[in-house]
Amino acid sequence: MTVEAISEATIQVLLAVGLERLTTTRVAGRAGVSVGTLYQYFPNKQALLNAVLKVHSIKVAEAVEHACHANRGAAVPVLVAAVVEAFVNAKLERRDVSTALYAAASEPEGAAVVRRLSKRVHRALTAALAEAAGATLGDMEFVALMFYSAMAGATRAVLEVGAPAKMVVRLREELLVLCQGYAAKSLRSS
Amino acid sequence: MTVEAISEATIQVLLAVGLERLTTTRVAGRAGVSVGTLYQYFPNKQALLNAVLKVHSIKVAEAVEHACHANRGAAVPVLVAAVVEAFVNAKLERRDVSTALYAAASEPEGAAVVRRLSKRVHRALTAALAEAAGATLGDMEFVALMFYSAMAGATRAVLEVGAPAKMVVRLREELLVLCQGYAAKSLRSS
Amino acid sequence: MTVEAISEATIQVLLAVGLERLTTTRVAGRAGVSVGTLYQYFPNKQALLNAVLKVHSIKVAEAVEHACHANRGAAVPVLVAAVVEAFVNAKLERRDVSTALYAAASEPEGAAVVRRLSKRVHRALTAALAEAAGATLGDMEFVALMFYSAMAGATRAVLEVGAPAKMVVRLREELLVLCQGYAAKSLRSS
Amino acid sequence: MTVEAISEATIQVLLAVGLERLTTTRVAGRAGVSVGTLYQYFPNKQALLNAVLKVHSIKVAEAVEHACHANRGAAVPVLVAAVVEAFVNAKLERRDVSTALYAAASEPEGAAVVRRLSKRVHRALTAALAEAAGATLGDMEFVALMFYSAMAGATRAVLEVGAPAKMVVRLREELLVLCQGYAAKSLRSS
DNA sequence: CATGAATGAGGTTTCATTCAT
DNA sequence: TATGAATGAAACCTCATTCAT
Repeated sequence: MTVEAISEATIQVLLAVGLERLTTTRVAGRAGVSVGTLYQYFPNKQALLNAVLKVHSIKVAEAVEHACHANRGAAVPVLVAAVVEAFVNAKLERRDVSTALYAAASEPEGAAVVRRLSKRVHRALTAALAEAAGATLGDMEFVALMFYSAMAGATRAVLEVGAPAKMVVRLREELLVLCQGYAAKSLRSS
Repeated sequence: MTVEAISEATIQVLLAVGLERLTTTRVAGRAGVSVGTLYQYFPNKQALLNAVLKVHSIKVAEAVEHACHANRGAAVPVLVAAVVEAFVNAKLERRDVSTALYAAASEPEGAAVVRRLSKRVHRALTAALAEAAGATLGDMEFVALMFYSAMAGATRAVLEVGAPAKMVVRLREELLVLCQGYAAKSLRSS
Repeated sequence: MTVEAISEATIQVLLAVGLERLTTTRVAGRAGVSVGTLYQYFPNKQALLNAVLKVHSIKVAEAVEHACHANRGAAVPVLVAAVVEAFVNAKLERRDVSTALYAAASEPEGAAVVRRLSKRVHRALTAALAEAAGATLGDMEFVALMFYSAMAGATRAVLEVGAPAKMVVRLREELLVLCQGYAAKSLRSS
Repeated sequence: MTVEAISEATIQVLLAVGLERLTTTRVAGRAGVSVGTLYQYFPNKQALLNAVLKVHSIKVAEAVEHACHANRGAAVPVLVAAVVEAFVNAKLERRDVSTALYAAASEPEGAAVVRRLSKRVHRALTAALAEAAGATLGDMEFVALMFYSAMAGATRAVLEVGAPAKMVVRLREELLVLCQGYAAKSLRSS
């Protein structure tokens, strides 16, 4: 419960003042506890950021993994649609969190957390593409990387621009066009 | 000349120890000058980082702008190919610089610098797409954003993963597939 | 019983991590109780250390006092031998405790505890020397101080060096030579 | 020069408030500089204490070593007298420093510093005793240890008691009696 | 112009102690 | 009586920035 409050406060502070000016005192204050309490649950500042980032990353990773599992053997466009849908939903469910954490993910340790979770997504995606109906064999690994990073990159750009709700609707549509188009072309030609 | 040495040192330090542990003294040391000298050329640390980031971002922006200008009125796939080529070349010319600066770009001020330059690219891209042969009218702005951010996102993912040279060759090819496919579909259907 | 466990834990922690890193929580943990319980038996950390130190110092003081009393009127060499024997036995009975407490004795309050007990020893020793058979009168106080502190100093040096059992046997013998020699010479000449 | 001021301030603070309450800020303040300056010359608090302790210990060690060298081949009582004289002089030259540093020497790192220097003294003393005129062979190492630690222990006791000048005069005399007596007896009987 | 010692605000972290359960 | 989460003062240490030389 206290942990939850501190995690939430971390997001709030991240959004309010940015990573550079996030201090443990500030986070504790916003969470309504003392610094000491914060340190009873997180060994240090870095660990706090990593934990928050990890929770979020896991949610996204699991959403995508679930979409992959649920669409094993489906046609490529169906799979791609499901993944895009799952990814965008996971990212948008708490748009503030997603936006705030881009900063935390840019530091070495944070990047490592993201990398670890990305690997999971990557594996799931590679496997799913390989088993999809109508997919010729190819360098599935690289295709999956391109697919995922293009999707993530475009989403990030839209979120960071502070796009209005309307734009977010278009994001889904365009992401579908982008990813389905790529998957179709790439899996045919390799 | 001194400015150049300091800028270069900034990149080196960024790569060696990361943004969090980059200090003005360390940068000055690596550049072979004293801190005092650094402060004679840059008013503060932030300005130093911004300057370095700006120089790099301008190079990328100008490369893309130039590709747009040089292909005014060309067919969409031709334009897209030129832009992808220009972007990847600009990013890879100094791969270390590109990689190092992702961190600097994640702070508020750095993000602002990037945003400003991205706007330029965005405008050029939007205009070029609008004038391209065979392009139906549509929400060119959004298409340009998706196109650019997917391309940048995928490139970033490949660079940050520390990809081998071989992978980088594939990046170009796949980026072409990705972007041309998207442009074709998106501009037809809108 | 709980007090005993906590006292013992204090020694263990002192030996394991040193005074600087001894914390009440750690002591409580090692004792198998909670911090709260510790504070029910000792008003604060200082008091805990003082108490442990005091118990040990009293043991040593009483051993020496007892040797003095038991040898009232004996010849000086006999008295000295008894005191040395008593002192070394008391210190070695729990060598770990003796070693651990040197640190606690170096802080102001700990030093005061030791000083107080040393006074007792000092008084007993001075009196015993004055009443010993064959002792000319002299500055018994100072002689007692030299005697005791040389003995204690040498013992400390041997203990802190982590000496092997063999060395400890020699300690007794040499201490006897040292102290008897000093007493003989000093009490004759003064 | 600044280093000197900081070292001196360390002694002062040690004497004024004790090791436990010695803080880097307090030391810097007393030295008339800012904390930052202190940290420009000493990497951390521990290093500061170690450095001060080391300087003092080296002085004492060198004094004793010098006495040993200057009396190679002399008779045992002469050697012993020279060593006692040198040791007491070195310790008393700055009585405040000697007294203050007992605390610093009780922490693990400080103890290590002292141990290292004590080894030097110990070696010099062992060698000198072995070469002294009229010394039968024996366990010189252990004799040297007893000699040195009894001398150091008694001196410490006198200093810590805050003895008046008069007492200090007696210290020299009694130390001579103590050490010469021990050396004579011990080297004859082994 | 260059230097680098000095500054000191401010951040991270620890830990003795309390008190509601 | 026992517990242990919460507290927050205070310690250590860093580093952007200045300025006398």
